[in-house]
Amino acid sequence: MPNSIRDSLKAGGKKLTRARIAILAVLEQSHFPITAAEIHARLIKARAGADLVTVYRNLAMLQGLGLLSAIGFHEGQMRYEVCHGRAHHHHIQCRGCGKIIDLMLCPLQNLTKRIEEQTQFSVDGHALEFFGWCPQCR
Amino acid sequence: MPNSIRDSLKAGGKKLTRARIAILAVLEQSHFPITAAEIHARLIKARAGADLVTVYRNLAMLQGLGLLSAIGFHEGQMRYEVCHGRAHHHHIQCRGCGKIIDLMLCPLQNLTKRIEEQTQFSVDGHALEFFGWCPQCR
DNA sequence: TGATACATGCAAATAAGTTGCAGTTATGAT
DNA sequence: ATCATAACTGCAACTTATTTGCATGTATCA
Repeated sequence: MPNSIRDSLKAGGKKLTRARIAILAVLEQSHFPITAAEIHARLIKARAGADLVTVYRNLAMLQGLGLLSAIGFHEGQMRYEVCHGRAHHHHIQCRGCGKIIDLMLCPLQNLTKRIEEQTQFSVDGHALEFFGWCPQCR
Repeated sequence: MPNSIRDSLKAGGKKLTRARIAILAVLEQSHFPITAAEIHARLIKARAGADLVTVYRNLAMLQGLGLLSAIGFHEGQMRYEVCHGRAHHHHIQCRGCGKIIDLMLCPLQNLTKRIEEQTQFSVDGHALEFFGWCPQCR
């Protein structure tokens, strides 16, 4: 686990527990955003079994610290990804097989001011996902 | 109900039932995307009560015909909006009070080709929502 | 007006995520 | 080292969103 994550946890008064370390390891090893149930399954497979409730509680806490981001692909469940230490980016998901890949781009950086003028909101975040068909499913 | 919606239903072999007409009326009258439960509540208030299951079934069907779009704001439930006959647009939601307003813009129109080259996917849709604080909650 | 494919309501099931509580553990101070 | 304590975990039960099965009802077209 990167020291910066360790530091964020400590700064938040959080402990480095066995379950938490294993959950973070699963998240860090995944190449795409994963669900709570998937994390739970990988923990069991890695003989680091933690309760699914513990997974949910850690996901909420890590989001609160800004280490994790939650992404919704309209699948009826959320997916989670480590955002700390990574460049801001988005994703595309295949409508056939569900495969998700990173898109290292964001076309929204210059838009905030325009939206703030237009709406009087202060804008502090956005969610952007693309959908389509991968080469195998097309 | 616009004739074009009537026509789409007919073309899909769907019937113009009392419940369906009432559900579509609620959707057309809403100024922002609403949830299944909200639709159900408004139906009851309008003395056009239809079962919540019927609401869900109609929402799924209308999405299938492309008349409705589903939007997720990470609230644990979906919201629905008539898209047929309206300009493509996005939304911003207040993190304080949950208020949603339309953003009549889309910064993504020229991006599809670039993503397709980059990923080999064929892109056929996207979801984009903004978050922030409205003037009252700021 | 009658056949029938499509729709509905009700009850029950499923699935994601949350909460309460009693027992466990990491951590920092002694 | 060990101790006190706040944080953490597991389990069971719960809540909430959404789906499914099935028997009955109804819009539509011939």
